[in-house]
Amino acid sequence: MAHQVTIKDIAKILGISASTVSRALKDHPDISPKTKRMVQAFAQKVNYRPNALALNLRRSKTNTIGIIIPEIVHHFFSSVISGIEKVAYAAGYNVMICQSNEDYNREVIDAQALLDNRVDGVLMSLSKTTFDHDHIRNLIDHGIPVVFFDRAPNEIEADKVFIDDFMGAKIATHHLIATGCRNILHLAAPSHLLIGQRRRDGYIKALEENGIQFNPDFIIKCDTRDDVFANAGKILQLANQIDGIFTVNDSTAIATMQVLMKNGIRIPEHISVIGFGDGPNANICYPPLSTVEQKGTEIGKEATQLLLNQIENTEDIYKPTTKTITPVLRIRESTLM
Amino acid sequence: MAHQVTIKDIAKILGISASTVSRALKDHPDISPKTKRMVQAFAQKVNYRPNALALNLRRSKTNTIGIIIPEIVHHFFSSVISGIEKVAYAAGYNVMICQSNEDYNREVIDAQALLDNRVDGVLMSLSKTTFDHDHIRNLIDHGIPVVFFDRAPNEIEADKVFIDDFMGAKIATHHLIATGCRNILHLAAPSHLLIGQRRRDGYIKALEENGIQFNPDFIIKCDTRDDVFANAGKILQLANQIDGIFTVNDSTAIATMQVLMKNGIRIPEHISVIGFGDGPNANICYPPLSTVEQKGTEIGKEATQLLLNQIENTEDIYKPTTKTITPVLRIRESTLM
DNA sequence: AACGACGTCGCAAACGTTTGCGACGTCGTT
DNA sequence: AACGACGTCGCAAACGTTTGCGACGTCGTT
Repeated sequence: MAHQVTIKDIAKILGISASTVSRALKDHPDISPKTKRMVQAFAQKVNYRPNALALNLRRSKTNTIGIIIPEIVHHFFSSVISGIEKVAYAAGYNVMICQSNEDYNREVIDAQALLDNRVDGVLMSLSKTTFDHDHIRNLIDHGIPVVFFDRAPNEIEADKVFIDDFMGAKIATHHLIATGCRNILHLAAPSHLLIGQRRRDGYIKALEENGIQFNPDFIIKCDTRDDVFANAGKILQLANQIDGIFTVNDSTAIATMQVLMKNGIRIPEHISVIGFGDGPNANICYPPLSTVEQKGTEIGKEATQLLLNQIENTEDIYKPTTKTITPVLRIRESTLM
Repeated sequence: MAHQVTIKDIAKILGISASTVSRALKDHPDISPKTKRMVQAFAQKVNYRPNALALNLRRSKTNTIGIIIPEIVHHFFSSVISGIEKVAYAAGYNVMICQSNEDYNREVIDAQALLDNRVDGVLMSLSKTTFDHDHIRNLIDHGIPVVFFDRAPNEIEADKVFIDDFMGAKIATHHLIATGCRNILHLAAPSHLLIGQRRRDGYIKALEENGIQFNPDFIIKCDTRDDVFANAGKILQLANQIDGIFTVNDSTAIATMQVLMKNGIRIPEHISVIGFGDGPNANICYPPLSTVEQKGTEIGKEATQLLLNQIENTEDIYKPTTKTITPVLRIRESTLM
């Protein structure tokens, strides 16, 4: 119940003014060595700690960065957070995390909450249900830098960091083709998300480069475990026409393998499956999943670095950049040799 | 770049005092209906939002709760966060998350940061390397309520919420015995963690209740995937003496299964394996893992509810309670029928 | 006509800092 | 002896709110 000791308390006890205490604590040249020693010793003794609330108000800077993500319980996002946390912490920033639950309305409220709390910057990945971006413009208009990762809107000029989705999808598809697949199904994310669009484009590009005719029937919108079970009928119906599947993420791939295997289809002998993401599941599922590595932690670090640059570099007008992280193929046992 | 409009701004433009604006905005009876209408209409027009920083300082209340967890990239902890976030949000609180990375020193710094930022309360789960609790007492001494979940110190009086580790371990071990196992290895967490201790005790209790002699050689300290690989030799050496394994968590169980299977041991025919946790991995690994369900989200919700009670109930002295959530057996294919 | 009640507002202080500016004393120089 | 330079400190305002208290006007009552 001990109330935190303040500069005023110290001043009163020591019989000097608060300004002198404040200056003594930060080694200001105006203060005599004797006073400094006295103040610093006393402050240490009573374990003085500046009140961050007062500091925040005074400098209107909170040393806090806000994060808005679709959901925390998701390996990719939690590893992004981990990366963010690491570099933010090293730079003396705290993080405030909001979860949109893939809900646009919640995302709007979150953005407002972060603005109300005057975070110094925002790191975000769009929810699947947001098509309007006024809440983001609102942040930017109020001078709060925003950088996106993974899921970013086309229409907003801002720093963005992605894995190279196009390239990743391309090398995944290439790998399927190189191991003999010719009729490749793609389980895709909605195309209003850049990532859905780009991974689909990479898939198509790989087909083209190998002279394989693109078949529009071979793309199904299906990007969650539940989606797979909902679409199981459709997928099984295609099963005898295809020899490979490229999915937009790992959990879709794993659920697909489970559905196929339960119906007597052998992987990779009958159908090869490759995912995208490389979470820990890829090592744990059966068979171990070939996939594309999408380094969440690295993305988080890069995004935070970009944000800090913007926060600390207030002078000139900022020119948005897009960082792209090159993905790597992880070949395991769900594809042929 | 538009600076946020303040009460002072409104007062100046409308030609009235800031106090009147403040009161008009919160419908104070002292203010005339005409003035209220004018102020409220104007505030709405310019999208006035109170500055949370100033409010925080004024009431020395931040409507923020701090979280300290060992690591975010872990299904159990991220689902706890998800639960916390849910009830905190509903009650108008933000969350500030710190990751100790299982490092005591970092945990101390995190606690200090949360204190500096005057969070209204702290939810935490101890790192594996903390044996000293002064940083926690410091929080409590300064009037910040703390509630623990999952990993809590014995020596501190505070609200705590656990799954019933003892019971969970007991029913898991019972299940192994009921399906025919007699020589059961336990891969355990360090016993200075309550959870390690309790799960071990539950294991021993189950043996006792079934008249099975407890063999101290059948407990190995081994509670991560990496630990399993490090201890692979020791485990394989025991393999022909045992017919069941109960592990302190799922990832240990899964890694163990992989090590055993790679060495030609069949699961569950030769050795049954049961875990603790029931993350998504349990469904994804091969064979699907029998385990004990440890509802992270529910734990997070309960813990937050306890914390909010404490925060809002400042009147009388608080009597710490411990909530215990009953676990449920999830039988899948890594144990016999 | 005088007084009290009430409605409506503004002043000022406060939360805990920081910082520009001026005040005061001492000392050395001319 | 007088003046300037410099060292050392405190006052006051500011960040954006809230709130106790008092001020002022109007109206109704006796």
